[in-house]
Amino acid sequence: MSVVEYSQHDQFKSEYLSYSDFKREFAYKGESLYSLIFNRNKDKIRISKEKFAVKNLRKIIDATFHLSSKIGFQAMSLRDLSTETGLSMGGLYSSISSKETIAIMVKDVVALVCENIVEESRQQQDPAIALEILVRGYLYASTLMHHWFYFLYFETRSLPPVDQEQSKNIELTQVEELEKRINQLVLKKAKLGGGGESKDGVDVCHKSEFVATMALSLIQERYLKPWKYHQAEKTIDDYADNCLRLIYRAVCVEEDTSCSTG
Amino acid sequence: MSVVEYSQHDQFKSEYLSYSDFKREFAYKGESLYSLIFNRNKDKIRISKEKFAVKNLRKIIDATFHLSSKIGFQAMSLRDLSTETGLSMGGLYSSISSKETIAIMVKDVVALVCENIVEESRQQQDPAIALEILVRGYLYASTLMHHWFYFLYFETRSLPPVDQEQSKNIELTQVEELEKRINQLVLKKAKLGGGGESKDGVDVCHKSEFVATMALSLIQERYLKPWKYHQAEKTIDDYADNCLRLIYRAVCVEEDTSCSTG
DNA sequence: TCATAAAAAGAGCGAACGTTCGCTTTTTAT
DNA sequence: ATAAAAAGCGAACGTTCGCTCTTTTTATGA
Repeated sequence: MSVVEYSQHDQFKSEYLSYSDFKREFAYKGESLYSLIFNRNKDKIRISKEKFAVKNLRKIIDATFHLSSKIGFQAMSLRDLSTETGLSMGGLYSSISSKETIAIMVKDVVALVCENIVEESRQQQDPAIALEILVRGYLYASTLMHHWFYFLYFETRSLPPVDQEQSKNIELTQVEELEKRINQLVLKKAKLGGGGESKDGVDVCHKSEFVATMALSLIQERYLKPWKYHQAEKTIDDYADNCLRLIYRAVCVEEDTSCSTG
Repeated sequence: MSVVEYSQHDQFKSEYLSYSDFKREFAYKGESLYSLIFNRNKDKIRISKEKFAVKNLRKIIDATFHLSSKIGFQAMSLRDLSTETGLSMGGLYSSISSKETIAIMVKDVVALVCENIVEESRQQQDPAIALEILVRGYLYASTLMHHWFYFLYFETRSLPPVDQEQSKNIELTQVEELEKRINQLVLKKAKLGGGGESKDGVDVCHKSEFVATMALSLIQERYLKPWKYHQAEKTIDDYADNCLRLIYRAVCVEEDTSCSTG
């Protein structure tokens, strides 16, 4: 399964990673997103007809994002949710099996989206391209699914222990993958004998671990502060550019040269 | 009121900003911290003798951090809190006037600590020193009061609207202050005609706004991911160094030269 | 030492919680 | 058109919530 169709291009170009293209190819949106949720959670959903389930799941999840972004998931009662969705108490419980089911479904979707990005990145040999897929992929996906990522970050503690663990692993994998690719960039530079790596015998570059941490922080910053980026879609390409530029600067690798690899 | 005694030194030196020194001079710790909370919240506390109030407040706040870091503040019941503190329901309510009082008290302390750091920074003319006070101040303070900062970040939505607003303003002030100082650094460099600010007529430096955002993200990263930095105290000086170095690198200002100002 | 005041205790309150279940309405298939 | 199946409804359940209030215990000082 492919989030966007990077892999069919031999010569990777940045233009394929613009937000508008990513958005067009993104699979997890609209009807098909809730259809996917329905099919992955049939055992927890009493409704059997997809048509009805999809309609209700969309209502329920949207309302959950709306309410819990204001007061938190725990503080949101199912009566609040009933009012917001227009469904009765019984109606709610035909689409979910418990309140916490909602949070688990959100976690599953975010995990799936993130796994896809990592897969896409791993298919690339060139660390520069792989890194760009990771950074832009996370940024673009978390912009498109802003509420989902935001919810999971703040409501991880509302999940059962097992799911909490899985939620933390998503982030762990992200930062590990970033670090791996950044490290490859640095090693490549060292082989080519690029300048800037030492000064009085001291390495003036930042460690890959620190840079990866910084990168992920910047990515998360974007979806964690909704009041700051309410026009997020319009500026997300620039933001991604800035993130990548800063990563290269931090490890003392010139971005322009590093991208020109076969 | 002064967090650390920077201002009495004419010639500012980085060594005064080590974590161990900061820790020693830090006012908000131990008995005096809870004494401060008691005195600022007398109207909400039924107990009149400071001795008893301080003892209970410490128990209550510590237990709140412990419980709500696992399941969240909303999910933590006062009976949980009663068990964890060893106090009865009545005992709890002689030290607090409601559950949300606890969250408000935490917010007040964090706000106070942050205001102090900003004040310290504002007393400095040199933007390099002011910036260092901000970055190290936030990092060191949030390491010393890790649970407090962590709690406020995740439980802001559990606060009444007015306090929620104030909590957001803390962060807003932090990033504004950072941006102001970073911008001063860039302007100073431009005046001196320092190199690196253009390439084919294009500015290759990052905007102050972006760099300030990055800086705050890095600072918050530290206290938001406790599972990552359980040995935080031992490496916090290095982390602060890295943050500052990255800020300078991002705005294309050499750290070494920029600090040698009268 | 004992009177007095403060602190701690914990049973109890009404309200609100998540969840269930018998019933009604709508959709689907014949 | 009509019977069967599915979806939707909302009152009611038992539990737990935040909080109060009277009683008991502890600390204080003449």
